[in-house]
Amino acid sequence: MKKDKITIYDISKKLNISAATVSRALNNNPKISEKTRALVAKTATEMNYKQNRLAQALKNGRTNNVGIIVPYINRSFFSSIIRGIEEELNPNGYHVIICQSHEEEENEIQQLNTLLNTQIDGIFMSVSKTTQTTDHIRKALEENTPIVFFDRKLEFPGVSSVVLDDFKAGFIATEHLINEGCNRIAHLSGDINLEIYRNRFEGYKSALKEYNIAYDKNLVIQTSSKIESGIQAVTQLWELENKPDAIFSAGDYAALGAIQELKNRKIKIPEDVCVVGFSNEPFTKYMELPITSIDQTPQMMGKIAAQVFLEQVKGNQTISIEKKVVLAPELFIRESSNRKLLKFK
Amino acid sequence: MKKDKITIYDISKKLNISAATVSRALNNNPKISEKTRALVAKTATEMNYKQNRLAQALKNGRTNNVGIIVPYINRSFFSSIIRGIEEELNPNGYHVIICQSHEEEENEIQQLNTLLNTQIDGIFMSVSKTTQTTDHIRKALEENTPIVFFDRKLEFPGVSSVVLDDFKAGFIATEHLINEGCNRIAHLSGDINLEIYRNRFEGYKSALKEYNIAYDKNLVIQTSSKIESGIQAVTQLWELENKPDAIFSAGDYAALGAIQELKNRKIKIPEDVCVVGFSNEPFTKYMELPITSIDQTPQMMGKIAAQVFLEQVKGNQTISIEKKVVLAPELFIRESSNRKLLKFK
DNA sequence: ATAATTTAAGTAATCGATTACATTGAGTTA
DNA sequence: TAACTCAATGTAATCGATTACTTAAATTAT
Repeated sequence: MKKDKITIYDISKKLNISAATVSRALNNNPKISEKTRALVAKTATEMNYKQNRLAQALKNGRTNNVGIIVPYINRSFFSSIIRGIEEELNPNGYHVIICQSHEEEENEIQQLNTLLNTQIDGIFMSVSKTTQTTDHIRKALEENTPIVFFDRKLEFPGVSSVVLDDFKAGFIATEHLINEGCNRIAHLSGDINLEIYRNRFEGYKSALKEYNIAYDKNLVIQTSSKIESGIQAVTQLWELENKPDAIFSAGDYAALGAIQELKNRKIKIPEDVCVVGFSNEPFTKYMELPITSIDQTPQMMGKIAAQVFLEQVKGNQTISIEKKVVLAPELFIRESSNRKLLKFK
Repeated sequence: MKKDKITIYDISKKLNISAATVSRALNNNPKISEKTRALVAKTATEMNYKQNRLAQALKNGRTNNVGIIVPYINRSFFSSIIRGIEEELNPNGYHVIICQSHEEEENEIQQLNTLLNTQIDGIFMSVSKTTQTTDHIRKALEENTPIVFFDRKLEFPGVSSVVLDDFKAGFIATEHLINEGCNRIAHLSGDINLEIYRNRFEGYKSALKEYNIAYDKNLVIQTSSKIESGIQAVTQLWELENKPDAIFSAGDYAALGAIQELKNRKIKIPEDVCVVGFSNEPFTKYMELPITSIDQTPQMMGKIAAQVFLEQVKGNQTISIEKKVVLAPELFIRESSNRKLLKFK
């Protein structure tokens, strides 16, 4: 059995005052005399009183818990975002409940419903790759539960989001390759149904155009974020007459697979082919041949998402603030695409 | 404003019965007639009734939330454990609240207190490296909050734990190096205040003894789980008269640093020196020179920790069951220590 | 000195679900 | 038919904190 917890009634009995007074004193209500407030505060500490957050939550309808839905928590990108959210919300008294969708729409719907039922004060989410419908999200919004999207967003009036400027990321990655002297740049795209991958692709095309390089659709291959997928892409690309001299992958794992296959074929990196990945996964910089990659500043993304949420709940509830934050990508140039470095060796 | 939520009173009003009856019907209380039960169930669905878990939790003292305290969530090892716990608990209606200690005792204490105050039903934790005192844990136990330790445990009567057999891990890692023909095996130890690192170290010594290799304390260097630490260790080791021909690191990051420094010194791996790491971090297998490592089956660890917890809360609360689970480590042999492989090349 | 106002605190309802105890009425037994 | 069961449901207290509304006492104003 749980040890008997101290309640405001215990304090009120001990001091011969009403529970209401105790409650008010603890909440620094100005109607309470300084003397009583101090006495209650002292007694509360002495008796080791701890406010029952359940009762409080039941009364005022706020739990100080928020939910986060991510595809997977053990991906560096997502766990860093979670860490960012947590570090911003914890000092504000919020706790974070984490759920995984495993990239399955069905799980996402179920997790969202459970969260709503658990009475969270808000939801942070990155939409699953397979999500086609939006009824579950509409339902959350109808219940007036604030949602903040990060990385993978959906468009709803009044709903805030924090995303990366994927277009720009695609642009600077491609531009960097062009600057390295490449002009047959292949693109390993992600699932084109997702906005983020579409934007990276568009950024790529835009850079080509800007530098007057003809766009060749044979150089674009849709991949999943898996190593095998990168291996297969290279296999396919190297069947072309006119082979690529660079690869810009929309994901680090596919980039890694591509590099493995290129090495397999004794193709030199970066001399023959330059490679750029996406996400700046920890492994990219640990490789013997460190991989150039786009950093999405995930921890910052989480931090900002949390700030947007706090702004929203602290402000006037009847006004809905929609805030679209777009973070700038950062290109980490490493050996897999750095030909200049070679000259110094 | 939140949309008005449907309560059992709304249902009771609609059906002209008491709220008690509605509650009982929804809970499948046998005292309720089948007819009423069915009617209530039907009406509840129609009205889109959702049980208020806060009210329920306040009444019966259980929230169906558990807390997890880990040093960092964005470490593959810990996030995989969390995933394991989650996947086991979610189907049982539990939700998981995650906190990070950042390896600071002070944070650990604070997080634990906040969790207790949040009325969680149990706590899963891996003790921070810097934790010296145990008052906070004793306090949780006094409040009868079940605790399950994983990986890094503390000894308390009645408290369960799920850990790796680190002694065995140290033993098989070292034995493997001996089998590869090494006999001056260095050990990059972790913080020796932590049981896990002591055990890995003991396993190492035990293997040396078993194979009649003299233990040389100059070959043991205490490192932190950082790359730089591994670089520094190699620098120090290579100042020795009699240099090592193998390195068993108690962490993958130190192993990675060691490998970087060895390559820097043009020392061949595994020909001249074999390297084994610990944790099987994702990057170990993606390297150009994949690193041999000990897998701690973290997801399994989380799964089992969750099972232990469920057993405990489902059983008779007045009996405390203490369960010590020790998982077997698995050695993934890769190129960094596989000399046999060379012959086939 | 008395009325008006302010201050400090108390009373009781409320949040939503659960449950010990009470009640009703149909059916059973002697 | 009176006494008794028992199934089905109702009443009201409870979990702990908050707060609208009241009240008592102290202070100020007239």
